[in-house]
Amino acid sequence: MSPRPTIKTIAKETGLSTATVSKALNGSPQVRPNTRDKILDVAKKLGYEMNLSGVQLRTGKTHQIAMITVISSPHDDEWGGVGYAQLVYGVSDVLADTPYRVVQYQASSYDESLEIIQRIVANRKADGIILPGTRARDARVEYMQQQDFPFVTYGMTELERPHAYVDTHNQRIVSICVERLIAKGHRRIAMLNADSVLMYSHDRERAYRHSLDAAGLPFDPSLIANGELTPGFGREQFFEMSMFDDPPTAYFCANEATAMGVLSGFHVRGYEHGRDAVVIATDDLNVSQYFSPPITTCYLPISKPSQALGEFMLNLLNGEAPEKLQKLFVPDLIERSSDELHS
Amino acid sequence: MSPRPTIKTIAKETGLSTATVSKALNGSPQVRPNTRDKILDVAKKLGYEMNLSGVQLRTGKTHQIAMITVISSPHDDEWGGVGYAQLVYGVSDVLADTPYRVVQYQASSYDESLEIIQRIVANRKADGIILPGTRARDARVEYMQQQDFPFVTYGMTELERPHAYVDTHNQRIVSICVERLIAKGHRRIAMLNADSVLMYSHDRERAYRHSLDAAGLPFDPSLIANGELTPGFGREQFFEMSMFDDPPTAYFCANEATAMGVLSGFHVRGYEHGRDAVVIATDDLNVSQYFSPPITTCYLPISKPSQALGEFMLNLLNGEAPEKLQKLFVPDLIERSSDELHS
DNA sequence: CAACTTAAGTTAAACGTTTATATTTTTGAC
DNA sequence: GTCAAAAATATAAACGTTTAACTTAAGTTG
Repeated sequence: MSPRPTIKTIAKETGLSTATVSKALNGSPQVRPNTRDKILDVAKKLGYEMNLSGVQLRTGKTHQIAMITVISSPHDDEWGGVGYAQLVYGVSDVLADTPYRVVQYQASSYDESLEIIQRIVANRKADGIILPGTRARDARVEYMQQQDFPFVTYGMTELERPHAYVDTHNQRIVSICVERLIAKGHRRIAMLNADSVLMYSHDRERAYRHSLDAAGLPFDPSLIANGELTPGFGREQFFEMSMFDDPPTAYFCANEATAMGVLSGFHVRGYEHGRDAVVIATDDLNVSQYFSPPITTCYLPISKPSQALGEFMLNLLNGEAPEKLQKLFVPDLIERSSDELHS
Repeated sequence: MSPRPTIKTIAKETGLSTATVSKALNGSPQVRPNTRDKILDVAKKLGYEMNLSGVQLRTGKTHQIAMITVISSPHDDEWGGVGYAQLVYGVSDVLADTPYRVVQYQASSYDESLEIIQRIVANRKADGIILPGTRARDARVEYMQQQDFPFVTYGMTELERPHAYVDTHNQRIVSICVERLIAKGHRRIAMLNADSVLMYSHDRERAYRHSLDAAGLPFDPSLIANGELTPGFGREQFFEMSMFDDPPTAYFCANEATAMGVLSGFHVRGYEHGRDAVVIATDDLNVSQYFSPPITTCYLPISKPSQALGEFMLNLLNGEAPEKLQKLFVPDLIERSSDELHS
């Protein structure tokens, strides 16, 4: 087998110099259309594909997009709903027709993820970073801004300087769900929320309190639980809260996995959905329709924000301004039960 | 900010040549321990980190491990159980302390995945490939073998030439589950299985027939369904099979998502688990414990095979023989219901 | 101590690209 | 047909690394 062709091979074949070949392949206007076509023909004939390390060495472009995920090890094997794993699909789908590839970087803590990002940026190990799971004042975001490194977050921040992000419209979700529950007569609404350091968790709690205020309902902090959004978390929280003197009649869960845990708790304790309490949730997978019983959810297919992340990244690399690359997705409310308590 | 240090910087700082620096950093025995230490000291002091594209250009080593995933687009947003997404975690966990990174390659079909692999191999875009979802006579595997390219599959094949693989012990799983069901008195056992082109699906069907034979039970092809292992698939198959004149009393599902779909079907049709029929499944996430009701499963945490994939890949890159790198994981049976039909 | 071996370094070339600078060719005006 | 300007192409250096081939110094041997 012949060694893989380089621009040198093409140069030899066409009788031109490597410089001209390089320019032609990059669509430089300073090569005659005539010769450009000849070069492209030969390139195609030889099955030429550019050597990325050559390019990288010369230009610094790595053609890699780093995808950061923070995984707290103890829950390795627990289902965390969609998790961030599915996020990668949409991104690499969008990047498929480009020379860019998604590279996985894994951290076991926030601090470690900051270190990883610092190394990626300092050593130019990637051309851009995609960062899910933002905090309100996220040091990682601040660092990347300061270094003028291209990045898109999944989740907003409260930092002054704008940056590219994709997020779900958390306030909207919460007001839709909580106001629906209030309208159905619920007065004690539990909120099973993500770790409180996360921006979206914070956002949702604020919206939750706002909706209660607007309805003139008191806020009871014991009805809010923060934690890793697994089925186990949902079930435990249900076990606790259902023992209150004045237990909640509705459980608003931040994801489908937690909702499943609450329903599991219902089953264990002999609760009946719609009689003793109801569950409502956010769902990225539309999997709640298969719960027993199916529950009402705010549904946003994960592929949408995921693809937006990829598109925004490409835009950034094309030089677009980060502040123009911000998008909030509004999920659809999918009613599957009345969510009204009957006796 | 000073530009990032290279071996040249270190050479200048220590008064040695770049060649010596390079050798020292790579632990070559032809550099005196004394000078090696000096070089390493300076390297650490400068925060030196090798430039991978330089290495790659010179040696051809990309330090990238390609992870191939085939995603049939229509089911983008459906929960497919653990999917292959979680697989990446274990792999990149093992690779974290090495210079290797996991790069995502996505195909929308088997044929496309073959093309992608051919391009990766032909253009040396990665040092190794991890391929989940094997077929019995997998052309992709044959191609990589023929090209002597390092790879590990998740799933066995029926090819003559041995290769590195990790898999669950499918025959064992099936015999455990099916024989248990038979012992509990079930005679009509449905099997909701993956697409029949997949090796493990094939393996499981063979084991299923074997277990029936051994018990002297007849094989009824209409009790076997193949498809994408989503909740939707599980529910539809339940709807169909439950309408048979002689419907199954047990549903053996190839993953947790499908099992959930069947349970959802139970709920819709008013079936009661343990009275009208039972469900049993394979589960990588242990999520079945939160189903309503919790069901008996064969459980293998996905992190185990996932990490083995990463370790095998490293071994392969260290020159170990593929035929030594084969592992079958045997899941644990976790009993959560009697699985006996009561009336 | 001459002759040879070994050890520890150095030099220089190479990997595949891009790009500043230099050179050649073409074009257009007269 | 000449000449200058513009356009097209060529030359050569550089990116960071490794490694074959070479040099020099230090042992070793008889």
